[in-house]
Amino acid sequence: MNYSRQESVEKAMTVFWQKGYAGTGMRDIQTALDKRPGSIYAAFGNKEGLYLAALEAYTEDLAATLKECTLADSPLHALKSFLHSTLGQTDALTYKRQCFIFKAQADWLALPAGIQSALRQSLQQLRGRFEDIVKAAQQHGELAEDIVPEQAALWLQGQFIAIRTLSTAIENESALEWMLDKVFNDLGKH
Amino acid sequence: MNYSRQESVEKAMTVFWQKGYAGTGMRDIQTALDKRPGSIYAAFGNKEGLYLAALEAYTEDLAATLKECTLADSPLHALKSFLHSTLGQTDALTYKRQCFIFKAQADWLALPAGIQSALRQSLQQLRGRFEDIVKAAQQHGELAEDIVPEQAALWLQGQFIAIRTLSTAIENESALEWMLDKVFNDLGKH
DNA sequence: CTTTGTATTGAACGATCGTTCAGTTCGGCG
DNA sequence: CGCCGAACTGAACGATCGTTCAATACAAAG
Repeated sequence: MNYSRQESVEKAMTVFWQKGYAGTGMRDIQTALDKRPGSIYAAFGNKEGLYLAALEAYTEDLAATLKECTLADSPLHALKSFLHSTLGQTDALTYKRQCFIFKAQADWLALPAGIQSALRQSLQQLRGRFEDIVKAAQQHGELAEDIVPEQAALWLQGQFIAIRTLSTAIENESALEWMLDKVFNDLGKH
Repeated sequence: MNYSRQESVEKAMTVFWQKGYAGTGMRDIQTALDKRPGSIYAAFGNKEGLYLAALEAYTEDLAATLKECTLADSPLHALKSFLHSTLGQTDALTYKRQCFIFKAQADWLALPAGIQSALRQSLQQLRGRFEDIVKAAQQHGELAEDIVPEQAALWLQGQFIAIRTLSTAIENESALEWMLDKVFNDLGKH
């Protein structure tokens, strides 16, 4: 039951991730979950409820991954290799290159109000995790102390968007590697 | 006729820009253009045709703006102030902060094949205009000669995505200004 | 005024949308 | 076994989707 719920949420997340909120039909989801409408509505209320569950799961996952970076010996190196790993998704998994949340934000005005505020909340939460990584890097001497963690976190979030978005449209992998290096070079500069 | 066509394309672009391809219904467009379905389908064939017309218009507009930057006394300064101006859109115009093309790319897998290839083409074309700006900046001595224009253009395109996307989710304007400054500081660094 | 070709209208089509609900299945407890 | 509550089924609902087309309006030419 509860396990099955988590499994359902993950499958739904996959579909929403690929086709967006508006682009995803409940019948796509019924197929993906191999469940009939009644079951899904009994468990999640409606399409919005299911999407919110998927968004929460995604945010938790990503936040946990970023938290791991904070605890690593080299926080910045861990962050870099995580970002690098997202670019490696190929073929049927290329949809994972782009961030689920920013993908959603593209349809901003067409989304239910409940989803809009949930998206803002997720973004804020994840920015907090970036901030933790910056602070951890400073404590490990990887980053100068005069870097403002709040600014650096926002900037890092932006670089994630940039690289992950570009990676869906650019086939030149070495150019992306170069950008990745540049990000972690530029981070400590003024 | 032809003027009215251009006007129609612009209005359609506004709607697509706000609500995305899947999120926009033909009835939204009929309302925005104050035209009945028959007229629209006679002029553009179908929803995809209308979207392609809007995409083309957007690309042409943006390419022209970037071309102006190339011709300016200070290409980089011109580019910076253009990017700055896009962030200034408020209230009902906030949808303009995000790039029309990358907004579309979010729904990538849900889009008709014709739109997918048109999007790739637009991105490539605009990257070419960024490259022109970099080269012009080098000729004006604003940028070191050892910067590889192709790499710098891709990187600039990424920074545009980052800042414009963040600006739709961040209310802190001074933080965005700071990021904008950082972009043009980092551009020439290695 | 009539004719001709083009632009526009708006009702209507089948398909698909999100959602509902009466009926069925199923696991666990007495 | 008999019973209960929870989970699931699948047909069906009204609304909306993209699209079509016969009918109408209109501008220019004869």
